[in-house]
Amino acid sequence: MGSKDRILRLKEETRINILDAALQIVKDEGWQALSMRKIADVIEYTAPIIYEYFSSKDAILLELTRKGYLLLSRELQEAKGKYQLPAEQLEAMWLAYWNFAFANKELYQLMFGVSTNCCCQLSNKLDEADLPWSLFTKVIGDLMKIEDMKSDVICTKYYTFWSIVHGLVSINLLGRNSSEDINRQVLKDAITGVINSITA
Amino acid sequence: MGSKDRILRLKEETRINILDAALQIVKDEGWQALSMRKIADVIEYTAPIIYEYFSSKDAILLELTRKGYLLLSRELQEAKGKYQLPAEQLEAMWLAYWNFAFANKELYQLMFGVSTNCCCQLSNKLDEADLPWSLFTKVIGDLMKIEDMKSDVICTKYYTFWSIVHGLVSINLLGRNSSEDINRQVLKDAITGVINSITA
DNA sequence: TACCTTTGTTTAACACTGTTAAATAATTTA
DNA sequence: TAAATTATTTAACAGTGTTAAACAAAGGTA
Repeated sequence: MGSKDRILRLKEETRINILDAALQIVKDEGWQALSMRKIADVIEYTAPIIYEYFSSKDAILLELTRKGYLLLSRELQEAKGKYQLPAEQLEAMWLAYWNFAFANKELYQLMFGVSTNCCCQLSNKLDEADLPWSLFTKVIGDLMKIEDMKSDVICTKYYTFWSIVHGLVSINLLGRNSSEDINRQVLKDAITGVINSITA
Repeated sequence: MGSKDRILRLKEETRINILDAALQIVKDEGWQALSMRKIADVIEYTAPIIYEYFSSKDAILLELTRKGYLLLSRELQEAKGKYQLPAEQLEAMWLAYWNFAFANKELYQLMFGVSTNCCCQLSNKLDEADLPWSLFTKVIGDLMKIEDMKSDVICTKYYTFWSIVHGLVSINLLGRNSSEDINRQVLKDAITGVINSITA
């Protein structure tokens, strides 16, 4: 009875097709363009068929998230394998993490909730968005005793600060609750660390 | 002709009411629950009225974003005002930033694209999500010569790494393009910095 | 082959979304 | 009071995720 197997294989194939189609649509047109009917179009079925394979749209996204984590893990492992010393391994791994994020931008957004959701493009052109930036760079300039506010050095330091604080914030907002203590610790350590690296 | 003024004042008031209603709905039911008709319900009008005040839903979000930046800026300025030394000012400001994020979670999400959008709650319960974590903590444990993988020290270091890398990644994914050079610089600096702080 | 049952697939519908045009109600102006 | 202007709503469009019912195709059994 190989026919049963053949059918199972076909079913597995359209399951994969659904996931592939979803990701392709997102890559081509962005997250907000993803719809069940569009997926159905690509796999040349009608929308309700998808519910034979996934219980909801969220289930599809969850499966893509899972694939994302597996892919990331593979690349981390591979990066680690290239070195012997832990310090070197660690650096290579974070670089691999970095590269994964940009090579698989859509998956990364899904996994870690970085949304170009609503009006993030717009808010780039928002004058008010520059206010915090100018406040910070001014003080950093004071600290470094540099006049030129747009100096690359200030910019770099600012990004270092911002990255670590924003990273910590968003990790927490997304509900990956590490303990309150650890957060405070990380925050304080990081801030004083960067400040020291400036004044030293 | 004070009646014109009165009408203008009323119009300004419903404009504010719309923004308030939107934010309240989001605070109560989350971003995904926000709809024009729901806003209309709260301000006791029908949906099309809103388009007399805002050209689109995105325009409402943009206005909220603007308010968010202004509020954040105010608090940064206030924090700065409490100290004289730049180093102290800087620390106070980043702490204010941190506090703003959690006190105004919804606004922060809007401003910086931290979405609890799709399946971020779900992905917490995803086994695969622990894979990268265990890979990293293992190496950090090696580096620190600590056996106990769940040690708080390792956890702290891991969060420090993750925060800065994730922060830098998401800032870039959201299109706040700083130059490629600066990014690489920040990334390398930060990683080696934390590694040094471990081995030292 | 003929029938019945199971499986696969589609059509139609529901309740919702943002948004717009037309119709109606209220108010101001002449 | 009548006309004109403004305020507000109703109805509609095209889209969304999702479900139930209708239909088509295949398989098994007699």
